[in-house]
Amino acid sequence: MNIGEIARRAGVSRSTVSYALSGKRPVTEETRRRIQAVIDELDYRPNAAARALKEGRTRTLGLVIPPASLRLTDMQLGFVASVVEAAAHADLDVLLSPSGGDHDRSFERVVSGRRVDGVILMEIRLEDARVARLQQAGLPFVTIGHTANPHGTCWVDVDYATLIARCVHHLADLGHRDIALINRSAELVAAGYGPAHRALEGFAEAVAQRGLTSTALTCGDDAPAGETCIERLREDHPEITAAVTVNEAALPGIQRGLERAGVSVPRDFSIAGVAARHWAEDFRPQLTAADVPTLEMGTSAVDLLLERIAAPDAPVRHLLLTPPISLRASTGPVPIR
Amino acid sequence: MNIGEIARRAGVSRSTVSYALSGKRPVTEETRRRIQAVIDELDYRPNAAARALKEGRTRTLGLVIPPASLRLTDMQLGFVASVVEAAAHADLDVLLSPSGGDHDRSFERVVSGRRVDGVILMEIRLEDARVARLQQAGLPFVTIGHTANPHGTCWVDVDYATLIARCVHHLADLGHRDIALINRSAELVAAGYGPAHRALEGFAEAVAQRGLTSTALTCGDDAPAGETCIERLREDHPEITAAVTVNEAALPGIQRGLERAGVSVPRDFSIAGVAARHWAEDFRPQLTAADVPTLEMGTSAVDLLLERIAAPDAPVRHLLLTPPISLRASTGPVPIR
DNA sequence: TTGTATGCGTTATCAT
DNA sequence: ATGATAACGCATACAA
Repeated sequence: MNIGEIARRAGVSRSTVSYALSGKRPVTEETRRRIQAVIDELDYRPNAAARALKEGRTRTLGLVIPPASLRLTDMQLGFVASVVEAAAHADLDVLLSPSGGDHDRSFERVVSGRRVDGVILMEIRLEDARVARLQQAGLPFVTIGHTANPHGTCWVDVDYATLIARCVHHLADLGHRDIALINRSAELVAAGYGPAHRALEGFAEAVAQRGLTSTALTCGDDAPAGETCIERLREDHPEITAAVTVNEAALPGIQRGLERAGVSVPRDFSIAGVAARHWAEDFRPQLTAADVPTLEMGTSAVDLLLERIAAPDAPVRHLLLTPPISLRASTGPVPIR
Repeated sequence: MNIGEIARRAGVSRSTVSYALSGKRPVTEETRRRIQAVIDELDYRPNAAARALKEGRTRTLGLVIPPASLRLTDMQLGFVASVVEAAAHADLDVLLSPSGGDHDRSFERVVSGRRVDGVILMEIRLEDARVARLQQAGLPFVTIGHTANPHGTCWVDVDYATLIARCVHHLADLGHRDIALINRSAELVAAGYGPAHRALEGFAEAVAQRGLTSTALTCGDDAPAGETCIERLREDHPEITAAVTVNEAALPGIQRGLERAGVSVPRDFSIAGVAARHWAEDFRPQLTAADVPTLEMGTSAVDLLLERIAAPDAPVRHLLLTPPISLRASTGPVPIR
């Protein structure tokens, strides 16, 4: 079914049908109704490809996700969900591109086939080839997370450094003097994954400020790794009385490891961190943590992207969020020796 | 950048460029190289919209997911990941459509705007308006899960009835005579969600066959609901010594509830079910369960869909998977009273 | 082996 | 207020 057929049946020209639909020029109520009747009857919808070709825009956003074979974390999933939601709200569709390596077919299709009006990139590395590629292609984009040199790009991120620092200060205030950081996986750190590096920065700075002794560990992004990590921590650093973490996926394992070691939280050991609310609330006892506002971040990313598409030459904007730390039940005064 | 510009710079006609790219007719090696040089230099890629308009296909698949605001379950996420992966492997892009209600804008855009060559539908209800809509629109589609009347549609599903029945038989073999089913949420049951209904069927049939006494409970799809459910179960039915479940998201809560009640698994209580491997292995002790093969299902769904797109009039095909039950550590002989 | 011409379905410009 | 027509970028039937 195409617009010509509608026009024929309604006894008008194609342009009249087009204008009746868009309202961009006045159409007699009478003919408008006749056209609408035909459209309803035949269930006509403009062909998206033809419209995209003519208008030069696709009404579609690209969302670049980590390679699908890797299990997405809850946080990543939260971004996907909120981006899709926000896009749907603006009557935009979302094209998914699983892209990991630097020269990815799907990514290239999206970028250079002009299949989308703009792109949202997540899981940004400090040095990220995809960012460079998008800049070169001149395609509007917004990143969730930011690169080492963030001034030229449009992004939204959580201030991991500040949040982890706040957690450290909170624990120091409670009297803890020996604190561990349970970071993301060694692979992510090696790959220059921003949140892992910034968490470490914030940790180091706060620890130095307060004159604490500390140790920083990497930990795989899953429950078994969390359990192992706690075992190692208890063994190698028995003096440690508190930990901060940005590794939400390890939390169930951390909990299990502490339970198995007979460590009571927060009586014997305190823990705080940054995690999606879901993970924090499922922790036992519930985790004192800054809740990553995935919904707000995804929504903001779409908003920023739409602005950028509308005005590609406007100065870039950033959004660095510092959500409050929700005081729950996993932190308490340092145990008396 | 368009094909005409490439042709101009290479000193050939547009069709020659097109044929050089598609290989659908011979092109002298010399001119082919000259064209390729220009293409490489300008980083040209055919415009997807123009190609879609001309060819009548978009090289894009639609994936209809539950409304993004609801948190996707691990299993749903597994489907999304494997579908995206399989599609990427076939050089196809995936357009996401979050669709819950019956008249959804995003869904309608995808279906009637011809934005995709075919659709994969998940979270199927026994009666599903979206299935009817797709049939009416004549758009090829495959469902993950199947409706009450599955003969006219192409689908891939797990045989929940058989799997749950097998779990019941396994427990009966171990001497259990009083068994509970922990089903999905009451809302899903009320909405006619297939897996919930088929689990109940299989449960009822096996229980009847073995002459067991039983009770069937619904339980919200999250940890707290699982905990509550176990409390209720222990209180109302203290005689129950085993449970089967299809509610993976409730597993952490079920585990916590059993621990809090001082119930040792499998010494005092056995539990088995159907769950993504991840959930089964994170359960303590590890859960005896049929592992839902999300990867295989997503891949198969894409395969079926591609077949269907290639031959829309071929007879429909189904895939009803019955993965083996992995014997882990959560089931044991009935406790002696 | 290569070039020319046409049409895919829309929207926008120009003319009426 | 409406109609005719061009143009978007590509693929292909047809011509040379």
